[in-house]
Amino acid sequence: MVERGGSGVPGGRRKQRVSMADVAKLAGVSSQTVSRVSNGHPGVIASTREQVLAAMRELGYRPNSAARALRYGQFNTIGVILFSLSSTGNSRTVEAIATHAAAEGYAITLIPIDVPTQDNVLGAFTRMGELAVDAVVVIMEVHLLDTGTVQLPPGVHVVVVDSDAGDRYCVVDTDQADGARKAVRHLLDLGHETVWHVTGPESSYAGQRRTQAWRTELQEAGRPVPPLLHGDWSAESGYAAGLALADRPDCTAVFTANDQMALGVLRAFHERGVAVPEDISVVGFDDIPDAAYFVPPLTTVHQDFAEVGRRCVEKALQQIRGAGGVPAGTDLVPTSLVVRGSTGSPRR
Amino acid sequence: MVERGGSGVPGGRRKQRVSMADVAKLAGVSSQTVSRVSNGHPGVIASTREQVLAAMRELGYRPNSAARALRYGQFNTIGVILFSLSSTGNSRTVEAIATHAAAEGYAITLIPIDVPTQDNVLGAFTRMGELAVDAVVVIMEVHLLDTGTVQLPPGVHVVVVDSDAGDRYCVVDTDQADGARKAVRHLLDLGHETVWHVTGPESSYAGQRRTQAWRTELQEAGRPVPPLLHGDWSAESGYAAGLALADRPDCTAVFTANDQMALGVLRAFHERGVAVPEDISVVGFDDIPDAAYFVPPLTTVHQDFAEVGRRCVEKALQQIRGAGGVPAGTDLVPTSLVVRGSTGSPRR
DNA sequence: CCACGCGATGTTTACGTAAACATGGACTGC
DNA sequence: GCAGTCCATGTTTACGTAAACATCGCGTGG
Repeated sequence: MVERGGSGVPGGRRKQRVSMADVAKLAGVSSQTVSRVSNGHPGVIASTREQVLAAMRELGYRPNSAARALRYGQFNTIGVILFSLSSTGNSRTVEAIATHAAAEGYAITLIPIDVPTQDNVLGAFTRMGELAVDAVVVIMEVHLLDTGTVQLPPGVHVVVVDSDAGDRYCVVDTDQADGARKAVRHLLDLGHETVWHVTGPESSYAGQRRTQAWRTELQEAGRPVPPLLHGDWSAESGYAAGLALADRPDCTAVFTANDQMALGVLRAFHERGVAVPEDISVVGFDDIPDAAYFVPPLTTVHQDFAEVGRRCVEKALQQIRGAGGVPAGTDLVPTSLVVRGSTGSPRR
Repeated sequence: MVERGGSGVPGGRRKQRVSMADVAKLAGVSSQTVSRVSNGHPGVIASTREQVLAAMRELGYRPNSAARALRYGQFNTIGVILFSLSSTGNSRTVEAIATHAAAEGYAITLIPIDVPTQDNVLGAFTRMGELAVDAVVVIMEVHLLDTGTVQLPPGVHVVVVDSDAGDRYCVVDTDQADGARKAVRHLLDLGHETVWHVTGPESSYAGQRRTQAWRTELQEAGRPVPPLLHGDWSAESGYAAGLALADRPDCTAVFTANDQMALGVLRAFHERGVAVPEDISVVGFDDIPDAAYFVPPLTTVHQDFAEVGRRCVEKALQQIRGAGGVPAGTDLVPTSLVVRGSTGSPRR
């Protein structure tokens, strides 16, 4: 008796997974019929279908996606390139991308770049080029990419987050400028003469835009523009900035470029005996879940990361499914200001 | 004249990507030679190699990974199934997995499950079964999986995080019990009579083990075991627990099952005028980056998520590369206690 | 009553790659 | 000087799937 799979040894190594041919043999039909059953195509009589399904069950058949991808010319997968999942924004955006992609039958492949050197980015893209991916979402400033000879793989569709490349790529992003303006306006409306600002790292385009909008809003209101305090998104950098600000009697309001830095600022103020919001008001950016439980609860600009992720998937699928026209342009997701306990009118 | 790929129109739609055959034709060699050059095999003379490389460059050739996967029978991809990326632990673990996988030439595919119903989990696994994946890392309690007829796809290697399934699967996890014991011991050593506890959600095995270790440690020390306060990882639930604890004069020390809930507790205490650590000491779990900037800085149990991720990849690759022996068992990553400002001796 | 049509199923082929085998020319050793 | 060898390269084939085309049998209308 010949044992299926050539496994003369019972329970021996079966390196090969079961294929349609195996199922077909067991069910006594052709592999094409198995294919039809597997894909739910019509034109298979009920009894035959049952037979095939039984054979599939018995053998534990699962379609080979590599063969499928080869046959169809696509992978049903979207790649995501990013620096870090550590930041709240990135991980929430990725999660939303994954969720919406899954709903459309797409999986997502993550390509992290630990150190943002040109080489690593290039490497990731080269690798990505060979990757089983129909489209790529890039969560980072693309000027890191196209300074030199680096080219996005020509055949792959691209959506970019956190970038000003709207002229060349399809960009989705939070409306950073609008959010920052709302923060500044809120503080000015409360009666503050001006607003100090703790920035994000210079490498972040999102950070740059928040800073720029902060400056513009102050200038348009005819207010003095205080010197920048440079941060790097971390609570630690916020803490350092907070210590510096606590010593300035002329500071009554601070806008930090994210919530974590706001946390550091709050702690510095607390240590120095600066009361928030009585002495100084603080506004953050992001609205991380914890922000409502800072001491005091943080007034901040809410970002809709889920919506950003959703639109990324939407654009990616448009490009994949659409004939080929690349809809470059920037799609901005609105923000909202969440007023909590860290802001108030200046004591004067 | 027959036009290849119908590319009679310059710049027209080229749905087909360039294949080895295209490169071969342009370079005037066979496709096998192109293959050899592409894979860096020896036995190709320099001049020929140059010619092929030039043709590749000209056509923008990139290997088709689907065909490769089909040929080789593997995908060089590891799947990751999880509920949520929102929790610090998960996203950091995933990041570590992605980084280490990348270093080994593997990409990772993310399968999120938005709502942890049996159906969704089953669906994810069914889908995963068809997915182009050589191994799967499951970041969740597996009892959600194998209660019913749900079976992990037999051909796919599995590593589980956050589970007690060490008898059946290959499990990697933080040594939760040890961490919790360290937290409790630290507080007892400071002179506290006993330690209260705010739990994680009951669905979390990690949470269960922390709670269990907390109870064991108290019992072994012959201390009374206070009633549990139930949380769900969120700062909000910690806040609620904190309000309850603030009213208990017999409470001098709290161990919260994560840092976010500790944040909520701290805020509740601050609101109620309870001084930390003078009136009540607080210890968290995770050591999120922000913990050092809480008010006061949080004493907490540090988890090495990066190491967890690294070991997941290691185990997965062992299974993929190893003949087939499945090394079931639990691999625990040690924790360390980080003492900051939120703990001190009881005032008495 | 036969041809035609249609529905169910089988057969061929192509997707892109790379191992295995084949070829053919140059060089070596005796 | 000729057989043996080895090296560079070409040819064949298989991986698993599914579209396109082929076949076969049965029912029906003219």
